Amino acid sequence: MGTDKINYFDLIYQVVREIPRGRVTSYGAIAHYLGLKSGARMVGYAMNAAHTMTDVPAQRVVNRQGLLTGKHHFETSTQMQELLEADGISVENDQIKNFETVFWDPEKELGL
DNA sequence: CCATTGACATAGT
DNA sequence: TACTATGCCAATG
Repeated sequence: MGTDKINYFDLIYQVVREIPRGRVTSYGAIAHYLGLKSGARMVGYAMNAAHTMTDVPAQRVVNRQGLLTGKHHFETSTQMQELLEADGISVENDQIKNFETVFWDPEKELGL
């Protein structure tokens, strides 16, 4: 199969698509779930390429602090926050409120 | 082909 | 507590 181009990116996209509405996850959580020893850098980089993907809610993926570090990569600087608020997530000063409450752990929700 | 950068995370100082 | 250094893979120039 010459199409074994499945990189970490596709795996990351599939996990991000599974994030339920009103929840968020972190780069490290996805990386750890996929077993990416590469750290969380791959996840963040995959999100950068996810711009062409409409099925990848990258706004639901934030850093370990629950901070919208990637808001700058959206159409507008507020697009990310607007999308999160539309999902029912409260955001203030680029920081997700009750981050631990809305946090979605793939290992726990999808089952390890 | 080599060097630099990037939406992170952890450990060490 | 804050800052620095390192790891990791892929994309870009």
